[in-house]
Amino acid sequence: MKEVPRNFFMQDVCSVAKKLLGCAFVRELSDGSRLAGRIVETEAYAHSNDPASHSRSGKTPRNAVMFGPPGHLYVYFTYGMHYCCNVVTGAEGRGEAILLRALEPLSGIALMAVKRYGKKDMNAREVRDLSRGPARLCRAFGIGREQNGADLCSGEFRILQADPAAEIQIGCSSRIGIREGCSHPWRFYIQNNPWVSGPARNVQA
DNA sequence: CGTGAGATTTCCT
DNA sequence: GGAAATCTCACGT
Repeated sequence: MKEVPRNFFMQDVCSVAKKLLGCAFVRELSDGSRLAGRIVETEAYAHSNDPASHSRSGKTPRNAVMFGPPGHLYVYFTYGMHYCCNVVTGAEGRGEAILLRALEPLSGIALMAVKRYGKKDMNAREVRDLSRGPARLCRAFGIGREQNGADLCSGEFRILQADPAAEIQIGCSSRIGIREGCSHPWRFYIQNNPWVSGPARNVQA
């Protein structure tokens, strides 16, 4: 698999959210170990006219990375406990990003288990929940405040292009966990993939 | 596997 | 002050 180029992130935020499905999200730790997961669920957050987006009221210290150049990680802390990880898209200054909601573990699974549960061995439920959900995948990948602003085209984090031969069926629904902006069907997921969080609601391409 | 309470930062009204 | 792009734990099935 090949890395996606910088201009991949310059496209419309919903287009990128769909194209990210099937791509691999990779972190190479400084000690040489490698964590990888297949992206199976995303949500798009637009720059304007989107009351659910963190960028809705302009730039703040927390969301500054969203307004920066595309292809970087926007990591935020929420509910007093959890981190969530986004990919910045669109031209600098727009404030668009895609929330990574779920990954299918590919490699470094034992290391993810240690980061998330503090142990190597998992029961069936722990395996299922390893990276199914935005805050869970952050824990499995060791993503926190320090990773906010990390570049996806250099350094520890990379996104590898999806295998074009692997045909996937994309479903979409309204976004999860928000009260406003529910009318936008901007949650995208790979249909019938067991690693997708939550129910498959309004199924359509 | 479903349900429901609790944890507790950041930002806006 | 109050809600938020959520999860864990406890307990019932």
